[in-house]
Formats: sequence, C-alpha cells, structure tokens
Amino acid sequence: MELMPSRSERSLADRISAGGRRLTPQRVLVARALADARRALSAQELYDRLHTTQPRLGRATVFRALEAQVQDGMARRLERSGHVSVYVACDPEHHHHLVCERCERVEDLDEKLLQPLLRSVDSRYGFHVNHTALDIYGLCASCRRASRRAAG
Amino acid sequence: MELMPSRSERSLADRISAGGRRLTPQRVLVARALADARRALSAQELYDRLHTTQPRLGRATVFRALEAQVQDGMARRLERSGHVSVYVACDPEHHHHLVCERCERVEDLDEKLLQPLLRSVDSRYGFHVNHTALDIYGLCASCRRASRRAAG
DNA sequence: GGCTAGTTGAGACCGAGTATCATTGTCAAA
DNA sequence: TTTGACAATGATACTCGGTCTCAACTAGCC
Repeated sequence: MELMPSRSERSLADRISAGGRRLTPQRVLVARALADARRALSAQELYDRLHTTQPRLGRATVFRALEAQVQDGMARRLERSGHVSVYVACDPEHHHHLVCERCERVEDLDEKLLQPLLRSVDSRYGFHVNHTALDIYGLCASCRRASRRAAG
Repeated sequence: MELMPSRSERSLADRISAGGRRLTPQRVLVARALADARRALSAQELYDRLHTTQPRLGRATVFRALEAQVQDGMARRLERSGHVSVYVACDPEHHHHLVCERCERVEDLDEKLLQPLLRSVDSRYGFHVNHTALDIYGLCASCRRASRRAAG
C-alpha cells in the first residue's frame, strides 16, 4: 500500500512506532483519519470512511489499529449509547475530553484542572489513583451560542 | 413470584416505582442484588447469581431491570475491559465512583469535590456541562495497605 | 373481582468485536 | 542489498453481550 509521509505526519509515524510497534500504512491511515476528524468516531464509521478510498483495507485491521492506539495513549475509548465504542485522538498529555452532545466535537481538557480533585481523592479516601476516565458531556461554546440565538 | 418487602427495602421499592414504573418482584431482586454487591457487576454475572435461587428469572429481564435503574439514576453503567457493561448501585446524589482495580469494590465520590472543576470548565471553555462520566480507577485504601505490607 | 397496559420469560436474532490462518510486508541483521 | 524472522494484514467464521418479538402474566386502578 502506497504511502507518502508529509511533514505533519512525521509525529504520527513516530508515535505509532515509538513502542516498538511496526509502522504500517494502515496504521497511519487510521491514525490520520481519527486525528483529522476532531470528534468521536466508532471503528465501523472509520472503516466506512476509509474503505471508500482504500478498498483493500480490512475491517479487522481498523479495530486492531484503534486498539493499538488506545494502548499507546494515542487515542481514548469512550462509550456511545447503544454499546458502541467510539474513539478520540489524544495529544500525548491530554486524555480527558469535553464532548459536545450536539455537534459531537471533542475538545481536550487541561489536565491541570484535575490535579486538585485527584489530590483530594488521595488525602480523603486513601485511594491511590491509577487512571481516571473523565469525559464531560454538554454543549460546546459555539453550539451554546447558536442555541441561545435560536431561543432568542 | 413471592416477595417479602423488609423495611430496608422500602426505599428501594420507592425509588423503583417513583418514576411511574411498575414495582415488580424481579426489579426488586435485581436492585437488591446490585446494591448488596457493593461492587461493579455485569448483567450476566447478576443473572448467574440470581438464577440459581430464582430459576424462573429471565436473562432479558435482568438487562431490562438494569437499564431501567440506569435511566432512573439508581445505577450507573461503567465499562469493563472486554467491552462489557458493568453496573454499580448509586445513592440518589452520588454518581461518580472510585473503583478498586484489585478487589473491584466501588466507593462513592463526594460530589462536592467536583464542583471547582466543573466551574472551571464553564468559565474557561464556555462549555455547558450536562453530565460527566467520572470514574477513578486505582487501589482502595485497604488494598493499598495490603500491598504495602506484602512489599514491605 | 375485572380490566388494561406495562412487564415478563423464552428464544430467535443482531451486530460489535475477536479469533483464525494463509499471505504479505516491515525492519533489523548479515 | 539481500535475506529471513516474525509482526501485521485481510477475509471470514465465530463469539457473545445485548435487543427484539410475542404470547402469557400481573401490578395497579376502577
């Protein structure tokens, strides 16, 4: 499968192969498609999008590529109603999200905002935090403005 | 199906029927089993437990009862690895949890600890929070002590 | 008690995700 | 550059969590 790595994909490629994983065109395709979407997509949706231009790309490969991205911290798995997993591309240091319920756009949450909460959990409950699943659902700023305007 | 409502189940029954839902023995069974567990259980696990003593209880009924509990705020759905939903009983005002990865016990998180974070999200991102999925995974205090002792 | 609509139980069904396996391609060592 | 080991792919069969269907039942109301 042909591949032309542009400058903007350099870091993607680096992150894919960082953990000793092989760099394949399929993994780059999936990672790029997810990153470009800037919103939560299911494996099937991603497969459907990619399959039109890449008919030889297999469905299982998309699932595997996404799973690898989650393991490597390049993506996070969220839950959409209907028991479907959806995936969001992550910056290396951003793993929590503001998910707009209207436009499905996803924004990174500044991790620093979480620190006080995590400290309280440790001090108050004696609980050692390993990782947190925090996703905040609501209306993003622009959808909020739009709905305010509509409401008049 | 026979049912003997003890005093401690009064509030369960009230909460089940509060939203206009019918109070059935099956719903009480499922709600009680989940509440008694004090940890996250999948629908199948709950069915297996209950089915031994209640052979006439249907699998679909357990799924439906859990779904109803989630809708009514009596339980929350978390995600366990392997794409299985697990459920935790909730107090009316507690919807976020500390989940111990060793003993699978679940503790309620004081909702007040979340307030500063949610305020920041609103003021900084202009994001209107609708609901948050926050579950913190790690080691509970007692497992932490146990592992310290073992290591020490 | 009798009516009615919501609920149940059994099992067929659906579909997201995984396992299998022959084939292909990456990448490191020669 | 060539080579070879082994990870990754693609096609497809399969698993299994969860839902749908529908006849039988029953909670809640008169």
